[in-house]
Amino acid sequence: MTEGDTGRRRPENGAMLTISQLAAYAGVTVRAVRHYHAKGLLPEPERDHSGYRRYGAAAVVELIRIRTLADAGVPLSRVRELLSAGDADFAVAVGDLDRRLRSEIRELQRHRERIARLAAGDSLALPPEAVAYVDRMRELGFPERVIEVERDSWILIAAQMPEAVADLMAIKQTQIDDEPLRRLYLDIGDLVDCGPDDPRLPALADRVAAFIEAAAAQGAGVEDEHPVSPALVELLDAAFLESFACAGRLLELLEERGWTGWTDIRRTTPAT
Amino acid sequence: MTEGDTGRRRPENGAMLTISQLAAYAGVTVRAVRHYHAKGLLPEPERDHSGYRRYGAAAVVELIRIRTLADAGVPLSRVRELLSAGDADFAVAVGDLDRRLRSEIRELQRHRERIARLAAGDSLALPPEAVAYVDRMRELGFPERVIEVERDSWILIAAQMPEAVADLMAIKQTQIDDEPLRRLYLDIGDLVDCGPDDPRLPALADRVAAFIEAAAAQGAGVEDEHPVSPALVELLDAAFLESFACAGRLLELLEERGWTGWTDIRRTTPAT
DNA sequence: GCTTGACCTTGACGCAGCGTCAGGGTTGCA
DNA sequence: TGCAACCCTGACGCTGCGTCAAGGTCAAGC
Repeated sequence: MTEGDTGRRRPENGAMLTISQLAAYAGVTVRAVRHYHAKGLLPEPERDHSGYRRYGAAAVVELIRIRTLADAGVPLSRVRELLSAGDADFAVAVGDLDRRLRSEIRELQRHRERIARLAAGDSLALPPEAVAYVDRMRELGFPERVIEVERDSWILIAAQMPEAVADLMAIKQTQIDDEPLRRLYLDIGDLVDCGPDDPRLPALADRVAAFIEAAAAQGAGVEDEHPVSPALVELLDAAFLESFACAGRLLELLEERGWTGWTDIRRTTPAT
Repeated sequence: MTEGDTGRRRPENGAMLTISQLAAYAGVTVRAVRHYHAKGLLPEPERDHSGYRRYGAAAVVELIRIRTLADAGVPLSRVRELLSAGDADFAVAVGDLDRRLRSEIRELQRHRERIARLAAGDSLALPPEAVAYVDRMRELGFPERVIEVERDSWILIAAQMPEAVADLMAIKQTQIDDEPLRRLYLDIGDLVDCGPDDPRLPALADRVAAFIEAAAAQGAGVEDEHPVSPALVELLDAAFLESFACAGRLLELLEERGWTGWTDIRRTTPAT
């Protein structure tokens, strides 16, 4: 009523935009526009006689502003506040966002490093020392199944006590490079496919018992600097038992000889 | 049946893990474990007599593998394939992932840059030249409302033809620093709050017409190197009309004087 | 006047990776 | 025997839209 009303370019009719024109001007999809309406970021405009939304030029500007923030990685929930924020609040929010982005970038860079290590490693979730160890086992001719079980065990250990892996690995390395002990390990490894009634088991149990006995005499009182939690010991024992059909029988035989457990083998009747 | 069955550590019973124990060993949440079951990443284990899931040690290893990949940013949908992939496929997939991560990182870095520019700029979505221009308008004493409209216009222009903004801005800068033209602009700016019946309008229309006339005589045949699309012209005119109550009337008066349009003003009766 | 194709409308599901109730049953310890 | 701490399934929530589905509208050509 207060405006001139004969020009052909008045926004009331001719120049009003449809939603797809609006979207095109701002470089977004129609769906996004409706989404912003639903989220309350962009006010719903008037509708024309058939219910179509009709936008003025101001809506284009608003929409571009929204997109600019969204393209900058601002979550839509924050776009709302930012659009109506004063300079000071805006600066604070921007600082916030920048911190968030920096930490996300760092996160992704960590991901890249992990990916790179996955590509290098023998298998998943295995620290490099352990990779070296299983490679050594392969050189020494251990059966593949045994190597897998060993590898899995180290995955479990690495998950529970990552800082101890390097030291424990070093011990293992010396053990496996020690001639008689290696032979014992290899013979244990040969039990891969034996059943619980395998005739080799008793003799093997004898050898293991003798060895442990000797080691106990020698290293008596030597406390491990990396105590393995009972839970992990149980888990590793379980892994051993699951993996080899004859493992249960072997432990029984060892128990007859006064030893219990496997990962952390101990005397059944503790001697002072 | 084929295994020894008197030991206390057999996995069938005692050593079987509940879901929360499994989760704890692998360092994930119970919910995540169930999610992996639902996604088919981790096989559903046997249930005990009361329907509880019971896991063996092998499940811990599998779960750790899944987490390792997931922690490296591998989408769960790809984890499935990767877990069962051979070395070659695995290497390819890892290469893929690394590329994806790199591009995501670049994306976020672009976000950071944009955020930084937002913090610096006069307002959202405004290129630096335009910021300088509106600052100059402020110095010259243009009313704040007029500056806002001008700024919004440049937001629209920058969105449609970003590469042309610098050149167009340069033209505008020289115009606004030209004494008589600046005075005209300032007087137009004073119409901010006038109604369509404002008595100053006819005189202003005369001045605008005279100026355009002179400019047309001088710059006849000078083709713009950055043609502004008709759609954008219309949009900018609409923005002008929306923003000032008397804009429609001013255009009418101009039309009486033989000119039509505003952003891209032209003769109504094209003179050869 | 009728068809056709390009728009417009609302409503609803889907996506990733779980977090987080809700509403139950189980177990183990005091 | 009671209580806390587990376990179960089912379902919604979050982010930012993409993508049907099932219809109404508009402009153009016949």
